[in-house]
Amino acid sequence: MATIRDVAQRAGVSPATVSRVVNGLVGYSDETRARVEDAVNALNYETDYLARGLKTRQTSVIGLLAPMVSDALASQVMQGVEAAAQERGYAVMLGRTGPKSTFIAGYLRTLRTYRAAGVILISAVITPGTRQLLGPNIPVISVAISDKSGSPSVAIDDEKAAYDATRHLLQLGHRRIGLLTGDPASVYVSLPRERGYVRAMAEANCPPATATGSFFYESGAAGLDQLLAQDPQLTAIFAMSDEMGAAVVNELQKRGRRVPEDVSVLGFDNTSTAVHVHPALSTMAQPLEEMGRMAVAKLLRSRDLGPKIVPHQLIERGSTAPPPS
Amino acid sequence: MATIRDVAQRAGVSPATVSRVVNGLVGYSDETRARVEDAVNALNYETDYLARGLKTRQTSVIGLLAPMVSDALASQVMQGVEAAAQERGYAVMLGRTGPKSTFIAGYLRTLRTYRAAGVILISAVITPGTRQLLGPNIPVISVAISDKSGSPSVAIDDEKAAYDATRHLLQLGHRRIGLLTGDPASVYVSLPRERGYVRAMAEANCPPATATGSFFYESGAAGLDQLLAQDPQLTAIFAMSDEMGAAVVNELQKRGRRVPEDVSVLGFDNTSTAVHVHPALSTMAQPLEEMGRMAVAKLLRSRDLGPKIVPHQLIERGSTAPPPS
DNA sequence: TTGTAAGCGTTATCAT
DNA sequence: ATGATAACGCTTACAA
Repeated sequence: MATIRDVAQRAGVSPATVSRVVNGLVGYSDETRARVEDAVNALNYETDYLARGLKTRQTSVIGLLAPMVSDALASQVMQGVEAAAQERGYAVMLGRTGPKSTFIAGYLRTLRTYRAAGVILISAVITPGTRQLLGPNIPVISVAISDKSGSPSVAIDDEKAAYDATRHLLQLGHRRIGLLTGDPASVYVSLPRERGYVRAMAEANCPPATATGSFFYESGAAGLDQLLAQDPQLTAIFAMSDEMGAAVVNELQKRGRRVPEDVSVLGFDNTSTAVHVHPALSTMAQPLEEMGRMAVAKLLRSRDLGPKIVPHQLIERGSTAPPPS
Repeated sequence: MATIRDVAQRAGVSPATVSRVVNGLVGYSDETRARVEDAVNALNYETDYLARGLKTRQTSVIGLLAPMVSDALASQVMQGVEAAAQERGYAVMLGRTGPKSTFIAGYLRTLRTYRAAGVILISAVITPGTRQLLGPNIPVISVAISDKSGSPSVAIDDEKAAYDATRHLLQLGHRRIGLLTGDPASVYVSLPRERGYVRAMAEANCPPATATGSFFYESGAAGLDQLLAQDPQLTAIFAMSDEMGAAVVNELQKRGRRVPEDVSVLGFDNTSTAVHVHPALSTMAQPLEEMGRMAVAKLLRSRDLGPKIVPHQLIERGSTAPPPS
């Protein structure tokens, strides 16, 4: 592998000049530039990122921490992050934030010693510990979680989104609407959404009915049971994830209830899972891929701090309709 | 951030000695080691990976190239890769191999200048170009694709898996079995599977019926149409991906055919999609996460070259049954 | 416009 | 068992 010195020698200039040309700085004649470029091509020279990073104390690496690597929501955000990073010439270093926060500590340390340009947290909040581990020079941003602390973030307004979703069902004519929540440990997502639902129901003078889920498909069937036990006449179910929504659709049909003729089901997120059931799930969409893209843009624009709220949007597909009369 | 010199000074030894104890080499007394460790803790010293990499010409980074970042199959392999890498102290750099192979070229170059320890290709084959871009010192391995060139890889035997899957349907009593293929451009996956299906059908003296899909959900409905046009009496459909299998299940039910009473559906891969439909898909499973783990183990064991075939396994769920009598 | 030289933080070689 | 020293390949004052 050719080094900057090899190029310099071949072009008959100093390494400093080669560096200037390669990095597009000023201070050389056109003729010199041409000679350098020729040498670069001839030798197939490529900047050594390690050496550059060591000197400049910064690399073009973005750290990306996702809750589980295989998770429909995280995958779509990752897609956006990866695309935006690639466009800007950044590489993405992937880590997962398991239930154990020790994992994330280790990853953050690695990212710091690699002098990452910044880190993106999917569905995780920026804690003082996170900030400390990263040191003062590496910016962090969280995506898809409404952290009210004022840290940099890109997310929808979860309370409002759930409120709007519930209103949609209400406007369709439903009055007996059950809510299937996500993991209650998810304080920054599940709770605000629940508040939005409760508010909309209260405004419409409808009694709320709530069951506790986990966001995962597996929790859908039991959640439906809980809900039906509270009110067997429910005409609509609002699930806080498409996975749970899909489970409810399947389970309902298994029990001989038609969707949406007998009961409507509304999901959340608009992941690919929403279209993998029949009827396809109506859902409260988050622009996940776009959120991933925005996160890298915001992260790299060092003066763009604070939270960014992106619009949610209700997508109607086949799983919602007016209630039976 | 404390450097190795700071630690050396505080412990009253030379940087070389600190390096030795930090890296667990030999050549220091117990007493020295204790002093160094104290200093390391006191100063919160952490090795600078950039500097180390520059010197040793190797970093603990594994490159991971996936076809699309959000793709159920790739996600599960990634999960395994990430976990195994983390356990061994490696970081994972993520890239995507779009339809444009220019993407992959850029990524490979980046990986080389970061002096990656190796790279893993998901669902992509190792071409001479790949090898050349990476240089002689970085090993590559491909996962989930049966490249017959003898390059390092971890995959199932696709021909045999499809043969076994078809045999399973045959043994259930089906004779009119349609095949929904993946993208025919996928020479190393779709073709061998098709051969396996054809062989099993021929052995059983059953006429084959084939439709061309794309592996994606969206191609399932049209594929079903094609198949039914060829033989309206099909009692089983074998789809080369769970996504297409799920689409077929949904579409069949939409048309008033029961699954599995009227027609059986068999998927492929055993991704999470398989359990997101009702009835849940029976499927020919690949141990995707395990394959990801094995890929990193094999990659890092530099003398472990060549292809590794892992076992496939048929998983029966609700979408397959004997044909109607 | 161009070159010289001093690091960045580590590891490896060679002494002692 | 330990230390001095020279790289690794680059960028960046500072000179010229």
